[in-house]
Amino acid sequence: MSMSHALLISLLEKPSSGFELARRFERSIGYFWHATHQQIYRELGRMEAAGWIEGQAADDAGRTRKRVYQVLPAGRGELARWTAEPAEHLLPRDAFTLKVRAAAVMEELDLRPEAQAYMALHQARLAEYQAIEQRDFPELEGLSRRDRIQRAILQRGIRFEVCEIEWAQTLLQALE
Amino acid sequence: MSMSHALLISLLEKPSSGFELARRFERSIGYFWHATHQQIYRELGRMEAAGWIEGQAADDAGRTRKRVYQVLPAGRGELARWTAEPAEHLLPRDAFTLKVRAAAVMEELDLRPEAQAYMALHQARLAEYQAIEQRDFPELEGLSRRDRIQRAILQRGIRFEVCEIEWAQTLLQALE
DNA sequence: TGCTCCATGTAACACGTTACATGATTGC
DNA sequence: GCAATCATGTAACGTGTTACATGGAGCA
Repeated sequence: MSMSHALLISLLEKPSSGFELARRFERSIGYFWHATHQQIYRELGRMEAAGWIEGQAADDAGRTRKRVYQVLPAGRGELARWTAEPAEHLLPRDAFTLKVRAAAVMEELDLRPEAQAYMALHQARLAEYQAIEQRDFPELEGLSRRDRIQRAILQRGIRFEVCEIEWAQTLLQALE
Repeated sequence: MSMSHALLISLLEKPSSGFELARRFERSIGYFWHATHQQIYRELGRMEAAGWIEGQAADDAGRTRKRVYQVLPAGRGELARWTAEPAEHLLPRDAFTLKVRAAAVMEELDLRPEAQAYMALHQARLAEYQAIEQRDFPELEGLSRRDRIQRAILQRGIRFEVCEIEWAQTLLQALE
């Protein structure tokens, strides 16, 4: 599983506490990997036991239990190993397409309201991604390698939302 | 969970045994919902207990344990209920984008071989989908509602593979 | 004082994966 | 007779989800 690797990447970007990671998994990294705080704490415990990360009481901990984790060389090595490993590329499960297939086999179902909502959702996401692009990459020239890659990730989101919106229109026609 | 609904749809398309379902989940319906035979048998058992489906010894069972399941009215009702229910639309987890993000934060990683393989994979899938389209929908006129919807599902796959291929090219440029 | 947010955890359960077991049928 | 395939299942384990518990900090 890649939960641990998602956490290693987040911690390389910025050493953090479990709670801070949980918040980031609802935002940036959450765009392609989601996690609940329970999964995060469980995995942080395992990774610390494995020597991949190290946690220390945070500077601003006061009397709280707040601990900040950072990646150790073994964790960096594990991330490099995993990245080079050939992947499986299973198709993700998609409940909406399943519903469309249900509508194909059950004539009495009218999926048009759902399809409309689906299109609206992806239009909203597209707008969100485009706003991030404008904010983070106003200039296209002179980006560092890191920024070029970050921007490519964002472009993937944008491209896919456009696909979804166009497809939703095709679908709505088929549902008439 | 939608595992049970995926099975109901498959059984509406064609009453089947668990083994036949397992095979179909490696093909057609497997394009957007995968399952192992253990999940399938477990779920068939539950659905029969719930009165959604009914299993009977197959005509061609001989002395084997082969049982063919069909959907009961309660199962049809459940499928209709689920289809109309508002969905969550969580973003799917995507290990490859995670690897790209790892490459952004670890300069020493060269992800170009992986990115090349990724592009090749999606080119192969695109070819596969296009072959199915040619085979199943040679004529665009006069399709039934059911066929129009089936074709729309296929178009989604095609559209997405094109997206992936184009994106992989963007990514390869960013990785230079 | 009470409310909200920060921060970490336990417990129980559902879901998913892998390995293994069993036995009938089909074709060589 | 043997191997491959059809067909169904158990067991063990790991992952993911939900509910609940605990306590500090900041603020009105």
